[in-house]
Amino acid sequence: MSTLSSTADDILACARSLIIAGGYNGFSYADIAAVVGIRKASIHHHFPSKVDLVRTLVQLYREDARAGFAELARSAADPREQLANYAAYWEKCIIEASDPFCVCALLASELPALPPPVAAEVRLHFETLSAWLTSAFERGSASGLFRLAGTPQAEAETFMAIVHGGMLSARAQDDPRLFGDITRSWLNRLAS
Amino acid sequence: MSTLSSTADDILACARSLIIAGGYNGFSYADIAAVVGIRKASIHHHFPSKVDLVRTLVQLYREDARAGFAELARSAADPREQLANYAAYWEKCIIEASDPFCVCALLASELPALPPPVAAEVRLHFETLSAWLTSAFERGSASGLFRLAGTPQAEAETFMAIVHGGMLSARAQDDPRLFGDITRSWLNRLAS
DNA sequence: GACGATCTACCTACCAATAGGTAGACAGAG
DNA sequence: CTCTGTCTACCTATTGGTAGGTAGATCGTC
Repeated sequence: MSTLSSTADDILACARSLIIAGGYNGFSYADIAAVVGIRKASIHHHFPSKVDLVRTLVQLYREDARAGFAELARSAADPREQLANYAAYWEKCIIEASDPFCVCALLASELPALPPPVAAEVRLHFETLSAWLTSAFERGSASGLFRLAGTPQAEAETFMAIVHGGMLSARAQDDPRLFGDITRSWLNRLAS
Repeated sequence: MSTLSSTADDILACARSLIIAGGYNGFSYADIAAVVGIRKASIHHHFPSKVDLVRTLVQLYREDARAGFAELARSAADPREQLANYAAYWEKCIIEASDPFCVCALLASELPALPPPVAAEVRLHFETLSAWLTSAFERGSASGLFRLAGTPQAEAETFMAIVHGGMLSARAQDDPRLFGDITRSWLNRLAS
């Protein structure tokens, strides 16, 4: 049970999809108002400023991501399978177009222009993601499952780049399948 | 020699660095006017609308890119070295912070919110890049230089994802070295 | 159970600043 | 004289944000 009213949830969900489409400066309170069916001013009741709104949005996103990592860890004993499940999760989001881009990846691309409170939150997501991926590669390496080309750290960074670059390619080339093709082919190479 | 006046060049250069920082909606004519030292209205003399400005910008970027690919093809006989030079070019741009992100990669991330004429131009860049990379992998594979995991097409897509994802990671983690680490480690795996 | 007090979520009606864009004057160069 | 590049001055729409008000739910207190 969330502590947020359903309207606040609606606003967040709407803002999220608008950010995924066009970034921080790609939407306005008026856009949200039109979709949610509320007046512009009412949004300020829930989120005093745009920075508040987006900071909250990213904080919740990070919470969900952390919960997702815990879920993935439970989803399989094999870290390779965990990574495959992670990629499969995004593949599904992209193919169904339900959530075709990582909010933080999109915001990160415009980091220099982001209000500092939002920028800080976005950077934290990358830390969390990098740490989780690194731990997965460490476990895979220690158990002899992976044939790593470098340190677990380096492999994690490579995989992260593949994932975010794959999202971009799928979008730019208007081919949702591309993401899965790219991530799967890379993960297949890991098998030792 | 360009057919554009030096002021037009200044405007384009300024717009470019502003786009690299914050995307299409991350800058205004007023921002450019302040930097170039000209009045807002004067920009409209050179570029009637913002769409004109950015479309022209991306067109010139694509020309430069195509010239760059030709240059890379001349830079080495070995396609692996050509790819390494391509990555090294971006590594330099990122470390020197002279041009720390690909304009088209940034614009592609906000593709759904881009004015259609700009969006079309951005997509064309991805086609060009994908085609050039594919040809490099084809040549490398045909000459027995590479040990490819998949088709040259697929390898090209993977490399492109690595490059764009690497740019994003370098930015998000505020670590310019990251880009080179990621791309180099992947290219090293190619050696057969 | 009735009373006012407070709180929540929304509203209308504003605001100053900024967005992209236009009209027309003017100075200098060919 | 004309053409290019710039200017001042202006326009309309939109931006994020505020002020003040209101209907209705919830509260403690008697």
